[in-house]
Amino acid sequence: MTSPAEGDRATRTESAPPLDFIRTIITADLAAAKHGGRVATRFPPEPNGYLHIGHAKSICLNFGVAAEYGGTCNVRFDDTNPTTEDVEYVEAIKADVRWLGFDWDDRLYYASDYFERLYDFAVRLVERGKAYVDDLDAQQIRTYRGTLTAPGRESPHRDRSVGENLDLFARMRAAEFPDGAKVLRAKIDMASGNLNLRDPTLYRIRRAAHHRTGHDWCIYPMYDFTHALSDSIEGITHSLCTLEFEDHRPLYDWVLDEAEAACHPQQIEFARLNLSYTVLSKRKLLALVQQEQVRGWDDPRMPTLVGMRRRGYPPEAIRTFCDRIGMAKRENVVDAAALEHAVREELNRTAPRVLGVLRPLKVTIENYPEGQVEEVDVINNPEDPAAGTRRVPFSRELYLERDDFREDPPKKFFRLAPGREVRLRCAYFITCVGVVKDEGGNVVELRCTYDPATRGGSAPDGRKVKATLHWVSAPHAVVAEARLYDRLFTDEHPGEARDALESLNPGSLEVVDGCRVEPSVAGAPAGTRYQFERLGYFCVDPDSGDGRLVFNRTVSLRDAWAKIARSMKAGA
RNA sequence: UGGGGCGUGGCCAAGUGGUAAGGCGCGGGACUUUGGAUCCCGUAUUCGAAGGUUCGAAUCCUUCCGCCCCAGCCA
Repeated sequence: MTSPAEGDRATRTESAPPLDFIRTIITADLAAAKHGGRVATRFPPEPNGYLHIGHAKSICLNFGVAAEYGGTCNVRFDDTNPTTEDVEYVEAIKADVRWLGFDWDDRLYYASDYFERLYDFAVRLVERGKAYVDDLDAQQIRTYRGTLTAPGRESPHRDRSVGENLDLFARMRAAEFPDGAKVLRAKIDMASGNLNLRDPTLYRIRRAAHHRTGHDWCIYPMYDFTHALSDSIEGITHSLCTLEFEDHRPLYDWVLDEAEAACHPQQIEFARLNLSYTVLSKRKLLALVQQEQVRGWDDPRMPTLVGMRRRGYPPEAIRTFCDRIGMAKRENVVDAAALEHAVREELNRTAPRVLGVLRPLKVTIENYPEGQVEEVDVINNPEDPAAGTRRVPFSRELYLERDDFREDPPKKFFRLAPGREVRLRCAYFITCVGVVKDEGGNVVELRCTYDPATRGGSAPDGRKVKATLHWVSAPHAVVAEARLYDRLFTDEHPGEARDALESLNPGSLEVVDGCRVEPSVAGAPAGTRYQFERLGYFCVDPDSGDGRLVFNRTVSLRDAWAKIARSMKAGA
């Protein structure tokens, strides 16, 4: 016999990837008509920092699941700690989720909107004898809690009467006690092997301005209490969170049961994302910013979504990446190359090609008429014939990439060298006939000849060249600055190090001035993405403007020659 | 002799008793007006280890080993 779930799954096997363990559970729940056949998820960030690629995994999961099962996904700010949170972050988070490509419609919520209802739930717990007001201070509570291996001790205030607790809790709310003087605690089990169940704190007194409720409250609910009930209030069916909350699940369930909540969502935990050569802890990212190791949260080297956006990563690529890394409970460190692959894949499809030279080497075409300018047709995107061609000026004076010339070419170096003929992309074949050097012996200019019969880049006589180079007409070139990025850390697992900042890569940013780019890029707005042919993908940085052009290198192209050169060096 | 999780190739990850998907990476080749892209081919006799059950085990049982998380009035 085949259950509906199995049947449904069988129909997907050909096209769809296998279900991960979360989707397997949800599929089964749906088949069993659990939660009334509904699927409702939520993305619940605390507005105390910027979103990073790890959050993207969660966003893609929650919104993805909702979309796949015809359900809904809320965005809910878990804003119960006024001292760390700020509107700056809520706005940034909303912008990031939108940028990633997800839409919460009108399903935007704040835990702080539930403060009154949460308070009522707390009162209910007190009335049922399941919560009490404790006078112990933080230090004492820690002592009473016991240790990982030793049971805790009950607070001397644990057996106050319901009436006294009700009175005390009301007076906590009424600001009759100083900060820290009292807390509301759940009455569970001080001997539990799970420390989360040793009478966890539910409410603390904190006189602080909340970014949304101002000074309306001086008591604030804790995460475990708030999160479970917020999920319930919103009718969430599957509450997806990371592994470190596994130990909290019994408390999550306890709160919903004891508060007699009408809706009891199912918490499911998955492994958080780790990326090689990068750090994804809010604390460490904050340290990078504060110590000015980077230019800010949106520094293109940061794994934050604002950083990746500025770097030029397309949101589609991040979504593809999140889909591809899978979803499991196993501790993992995903290779940063997998992210870069997704970025290249997307950009290869979509980024218009452009000719630009990072480190210009002047070239004079001796047999090209002085003062003559012609426009050659250059392909905009070979992956997309519909993108057509554009006209790019060609003249007697050009710039080529310094790396594309070697006076003494090693074997397997196919590019320009004295006496050698190469193709200029979509233009002409040229042959190097002379090398001009300065007093120091440095090559400062190349003298070349061109073959007028090769216009467009192919020879009527059928002769071949082994290299095609990118070029820019010197008098027409636009000057630009390029910022080349490398991994921020040299350690593959900086997140595990005692001091991650110890392995910061000193070469993570290289600024190249005086780049020359074809004139069509002039005036491109910030965020515009291009492929500089043979070099990589570049994105106009917001520092551009007023005649200044700054490009971020999003990611380089794969470079077979670099690989050969490296292995030759290693072999030698 | 605290509690909760997790161990499949270099990195992710399917698989849940019928003889190891896929992706990234890596190596090789074809093609090429980007040494890009694309396309082929190769990349685990074995699933943390050892026993056991079975015609048959990554999947079931037993024992052992390793790794991660938890002692905020943070989330």
